[in-house]
Amino acid sequence: MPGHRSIAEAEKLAAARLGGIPVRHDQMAVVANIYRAASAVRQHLENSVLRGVDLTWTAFVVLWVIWIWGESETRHVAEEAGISKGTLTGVARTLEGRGLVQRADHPTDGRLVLLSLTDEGQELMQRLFPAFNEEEAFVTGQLSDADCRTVADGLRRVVLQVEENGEQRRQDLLGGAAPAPRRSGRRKA
Amino acid sequence: MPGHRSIAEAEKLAAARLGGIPVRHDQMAVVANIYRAASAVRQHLENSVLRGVDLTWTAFVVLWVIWIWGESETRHVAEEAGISKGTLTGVARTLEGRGLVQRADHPTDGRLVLLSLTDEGQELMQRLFPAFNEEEAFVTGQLSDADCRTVADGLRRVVLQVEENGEQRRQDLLGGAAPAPRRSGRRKA
DNA sequence: TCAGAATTGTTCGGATCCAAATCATACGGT
DNA sequence: ACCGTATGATTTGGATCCGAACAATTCTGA
Repeated sequence: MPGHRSIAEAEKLAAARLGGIPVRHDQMAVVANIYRAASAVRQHLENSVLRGVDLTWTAFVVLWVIWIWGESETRHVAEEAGISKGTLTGVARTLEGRGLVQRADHPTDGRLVLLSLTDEGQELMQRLFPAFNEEEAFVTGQLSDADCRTVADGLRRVVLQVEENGEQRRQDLLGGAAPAPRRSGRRKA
Repeated sequence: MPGHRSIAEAEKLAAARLGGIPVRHDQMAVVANIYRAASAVRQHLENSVLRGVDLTWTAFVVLWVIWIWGESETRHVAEEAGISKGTLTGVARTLEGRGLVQRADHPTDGRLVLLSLTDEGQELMQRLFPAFNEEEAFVTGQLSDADCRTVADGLRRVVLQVEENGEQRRQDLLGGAAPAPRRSGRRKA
């Protein structure tokens, strides 16, 4: 099982292949390992605690957000869960069909939809979260509490950087030009 | 765009909701931020350098792996790219159709398929990687080189923990019972 | 030698996922 | 009241994505 073992070598190969163009090695390693860790953690949790209750990672995250924050507008749930509004519509539909989530109209604003957990959803999360948190502790088992805080803080700064300066950065890169539309996706009727 | 701002609060809410059951806060924060950072980074890169050349994140990673390692067996590419074999088949088909990747039979083992970049694929990566690396530097812009090494090292330990002990851990959790099959997926004919 | 076990890539069912288009409602100014 | 704009959620097209089933090939041992 290669992968992580070969990052240093991969960087050298990349540098050689670029013929002397400088490479930001440390920054590249952060991005590579963020994604590698995210995949590993997600896979482990899906195949341990989530599989048994037939929940995908995304479905669990959505449940978790609603569980923690209580009845919420869908746009906030999508934001917190890190998925698009359109994706949330589908996931919420699935969860609603399984009796874990219910939707309700906003009392004053007819555009909004509120999501909340059903009793069954509440019970599921109460039972599931401790097991989930246990595995979070497992995957970080090689890190001390202080290490965890350091890593989490570093990651938080990455998230902040993208959220606060990403939009500006993208505009600068594209030079004001409209971003190329996705090749896939809906077309005008 | 809340999210990161509320993690501490979310943890308190979670603890309250669990009614005194201890929560591993630091570990929870690491997992939450790993995933948040992965989403943010992926989104930024897709919407900056990748969109213009009509590549998804996964397609780029696959190209990168083949570019760095040269002609490779598909199983190794899937492993390095962090996707399943089945997914790679589809992605490789897409990239082959766009003339960026070519496949070849293994000279001695008829089961294997080798993937390599076409000339066009080579040129694309040569042009694309510097821009990609530039954005890797941007998203980590709030971290010093030393910070980057620290964070990358911590993440590497998470990956290692899952890779080296994850399988055993899952078996222990399930108590030897066969893992529940996915609800979705192919059925016996 | 040759039948069963192992390994590899592909097919396939079902669910996600994004972003553009679209539909629906609320709000602004006149 | 009315109309244009802003802001919601949903629909839709295309591409992923996983993992089980499957087909093809190689390996193993008696």
